[in-house]
Amino acid sequence: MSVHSVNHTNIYYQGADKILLAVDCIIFGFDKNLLKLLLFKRKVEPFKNEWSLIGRFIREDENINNAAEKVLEECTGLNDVFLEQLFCYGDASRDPGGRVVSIAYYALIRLDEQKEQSVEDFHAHWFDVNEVPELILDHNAMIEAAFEKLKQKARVQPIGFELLPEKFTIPNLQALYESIYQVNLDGRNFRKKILSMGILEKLDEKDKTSSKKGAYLYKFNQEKYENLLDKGFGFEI
Amino acid sequence: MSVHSVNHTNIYYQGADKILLAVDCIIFGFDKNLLKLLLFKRKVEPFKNEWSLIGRFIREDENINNAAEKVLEECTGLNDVFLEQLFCYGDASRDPGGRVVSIAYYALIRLDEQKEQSVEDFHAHWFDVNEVPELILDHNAMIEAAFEKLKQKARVQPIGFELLPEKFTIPNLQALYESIYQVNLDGRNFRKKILSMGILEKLDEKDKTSSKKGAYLYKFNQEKYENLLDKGFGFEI
DNA sequence: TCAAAAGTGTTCAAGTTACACCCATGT
DNA sequence: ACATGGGTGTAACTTGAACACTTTTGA
Repeated sequence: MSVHSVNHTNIYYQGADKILLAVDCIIFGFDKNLLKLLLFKRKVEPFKNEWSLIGRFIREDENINNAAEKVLEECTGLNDVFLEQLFCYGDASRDPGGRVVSIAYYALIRLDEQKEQSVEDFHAHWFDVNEVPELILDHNAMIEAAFEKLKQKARVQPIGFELLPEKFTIPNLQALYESIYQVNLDGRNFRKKILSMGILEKLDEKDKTSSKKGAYLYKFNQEKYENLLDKGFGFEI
Repeated sequence: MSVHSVNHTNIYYQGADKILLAVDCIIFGFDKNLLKLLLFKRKVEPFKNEWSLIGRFIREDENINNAAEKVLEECTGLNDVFLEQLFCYGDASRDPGGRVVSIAYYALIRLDEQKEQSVEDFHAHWFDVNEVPELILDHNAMIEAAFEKLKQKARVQPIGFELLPEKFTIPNLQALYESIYQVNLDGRNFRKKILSMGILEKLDEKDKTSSKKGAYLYKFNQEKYENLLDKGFGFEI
């Protein structure tokens, strides 16, 4: 990997310890009204073939955010998706394979856009968020933290839409929030609240995959949302 | 510094780049009803003698949290204070002195407990949060992020008390929240709300430093707070 | 006696929660 | 014709916001 390194002079900071730095990605998806996580069979020792998050070491010349974006793109084929730093895990003994500090990122992706191919290449599998297997190192803790963060953030920012296809029904959206908050919501109140914000655009199209009557499809309208933000509106659900 | 290094074998991860890792601490205090930040004159090149956060490199054998605790203790004489990881800054070019990834921590300390001595030894100064000078590297951005986080977190967790002396008055507490949220609050509503939570203990003692009449002192009651948490109570202000 | 901060209740508007029935349609 | 999920309104309650005067006491 070090063939990529820029030769930083480091004339000032000689003598300080250098440490292996990694990124690990917690990847959320939403499918068949269930919240999912993408996990991988680890390809290297130690812990080869055990379930784990996907990640790799950061190169010396690489922004940490770019490293996370590249990891995500390599394993899902997607770029330009929601990806945010979560937390930095740095206990000296967290990895018996060596002293590695890991920066965890979490991503929200649209499962319908994802390339099946990439998932298979990486021996990956989508797990229900409530059926995550035992993972290597502190990866289960990372997932816990990411899920907590998602719960908090989804309440005050319209990031739920990052997990849905461009067109979705109100019952889809409700099921998404139910699986994020792990509660049941009242259909009438939910609909009233989300529609009253004025950030959804109703289409003249119905989705009949889950009922005979069919449910109207909606789109999230980013411009309307940003206009409202400017006027001091605060998303909350 | 590397005299402290454990000789990690790293038999698995050879070939990956190693990177300098640092911690930087954003230290909040509250004095004379103003929210303050502790800043330092940098002692090393590059940027020697410019204002900066306090920080140092992480050693190979050191938990990142411990490193932050030690930095805080060295410069304030305090341990066992509120200290939490904020964010990891890792653009490849953020520091012209070398490739350094920095993990920012923010701390809330009680100014009345702080040892004056330590502050002077470190050429430190307490700045009003609205009068922060230009700092080196991305330290101004770190402070912005920490202040944002404080605003969010103070709303839903009783961390404000970490900034106040053990005994404080309701007007003190109100002034603290006013300087965190940067707004004026209604005295009656504030008092009503905070007292109705049942987490403050009224003492038979008055503080007369800021008025002739004097204001009753209160203490935060951690046990009551935890009992309420168990019952599903949510702090919010 | 007066200046300066501490302390105290009520009203109104807005938002949240709870709750039950009809609709449309494919089988 | 019936089973299935989609869609609709109202009333009770809770919460947050606005607002003015009295109390205490050191100087």
